Amino acid sequence: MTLELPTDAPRHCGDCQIRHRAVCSRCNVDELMQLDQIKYYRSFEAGQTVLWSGDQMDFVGSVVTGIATLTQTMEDGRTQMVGLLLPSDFVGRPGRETAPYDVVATTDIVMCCFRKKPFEAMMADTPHIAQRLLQMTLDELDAAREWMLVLGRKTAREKIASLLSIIARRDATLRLASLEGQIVFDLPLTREAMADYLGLTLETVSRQISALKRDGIILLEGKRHVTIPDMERLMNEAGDDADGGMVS
Amino acid sequence: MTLELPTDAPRHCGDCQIRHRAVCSRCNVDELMQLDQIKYYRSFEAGQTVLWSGDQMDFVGSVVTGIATLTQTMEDGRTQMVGLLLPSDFVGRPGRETAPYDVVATTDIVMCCFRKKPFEAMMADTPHIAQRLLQMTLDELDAAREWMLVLGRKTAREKIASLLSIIARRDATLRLASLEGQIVFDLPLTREAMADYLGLTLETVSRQISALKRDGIILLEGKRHVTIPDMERLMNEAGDDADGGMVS
DNA sequence: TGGTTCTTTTGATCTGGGTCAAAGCCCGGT
DNA sequence: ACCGGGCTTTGACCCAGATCAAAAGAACCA
Repeated sequence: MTLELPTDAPRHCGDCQIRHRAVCSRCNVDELMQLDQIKYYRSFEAGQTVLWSGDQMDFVGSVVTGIATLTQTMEDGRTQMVGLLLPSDFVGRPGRETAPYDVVATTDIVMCCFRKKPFEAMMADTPHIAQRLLQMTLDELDAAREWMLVLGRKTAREKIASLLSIIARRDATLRLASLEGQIVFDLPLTREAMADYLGLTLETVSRQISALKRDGIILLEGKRHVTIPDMERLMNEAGDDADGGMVS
Repeated sequence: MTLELPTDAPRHCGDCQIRHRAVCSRCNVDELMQLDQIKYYRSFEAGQTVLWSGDQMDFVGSVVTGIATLTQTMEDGRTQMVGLLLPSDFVGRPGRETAPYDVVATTDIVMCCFRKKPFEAMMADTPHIAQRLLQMTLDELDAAREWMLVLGRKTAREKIASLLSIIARRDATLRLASLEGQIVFDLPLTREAMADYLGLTLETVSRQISALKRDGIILLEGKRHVTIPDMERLMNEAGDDADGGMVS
């Protein structure tokens, strides 16, 4: 399961093609890599579980290619996705021994891992990396809180619209084109994964996507290929009218 | 609005009576306080808004006494609580200029604040504080993710039971007694606030509390004073059977 | 090329929780 | 003691989304 990255795989830093969202700006991960022999790559197939809830978590790492999800599951099988990992996103919980949720590969993925002990020690030595990690974690916390509003208060249609605009906005690596406001991308998730993300059933997801298509908010080719002709209109459907928020 | 803390108020650190959950173990906030004239206290009345979404956020701080909530609101008035701040919890978003949500005092509160700029600069100088802050943020992230499972997948009854056990478990400062497994506390939230927490309506909250009372899961005196005769049973109702999680 | 399995769509029906409405309850003020 | 305004409870009704069921695509393999 631990293996060397094929030489033609995208490099993580420096002259890499991967967008780095957080840890790796200009480029802290490079520093990590200089330090060590503690870095290694792991790859997983689509559907494979990287980490079970409760597992020993002896590494931290970031996603190089592909998409993974964090999910929590109840004994009766109800599951809720609690995080979505795109390339450059971070996995791991410094300061906790076991994983609090499952990490599952949604597509084939490659992760760049670091053994945990050295990582944490090093964090003390290199405060700017700790700061950057803090930054990233705060971003994730903000995202989680937005998500909570979606889960707690939005209708099914608004939830779908929210998810689509999140993917369209955030996931630049998946975006294929963006001509005169049109946004085109392939959905990285099955209907079931979308349902797990949004706290819905897959049937409801399917119905609402059909409805958005019928109403011309989105265009679909096949099941996954999405075109958004008018981002404004989609965001309207999502219920978050672009409103900076004034002091009243 | 900025004022000196009355001299008989609980001290923040050292010989203080306040439980410190994160930043302040042995006791980093003391170091902050040594540095400066940048510390000051603010107090707010119950119901008062500390910070509006979109406001300039020129300070960070922790709650000394009382309870505050973080809430997000949609234009049509739907609101979702996204965080609950108990004494020692942290407010503020290093690295972001404006607040992403409202901070509202639920009870009268006193906050210990630090002007933001010096705080951030100092964080670079004192990496162990940055680490601790990271720790705390990661804890909050975990809590947010648990909360997402509650919001997305639990029934109204399970949601209420979850909230009650969270309060019972987490909030030691509110706990009045814990005799032979019995837990007694006063609810720090109105029915409406509970509804905002759980993504329900206040009517449903009321109904479910009545139902739990009828079924003997909880005892109520007045509207706020709760006794939990059997914590096991409550956690059962919450749907999270204490299950460490084994590798399968 | 046909079978097998997984994903997605669509339909029919049911139900948990929302909505609307009306009382109680409690506390504080006069 | 009375009144007024927040909370809270309870009831009646309704609907968005869950559940159950079936069939249509798509992908994969033999």
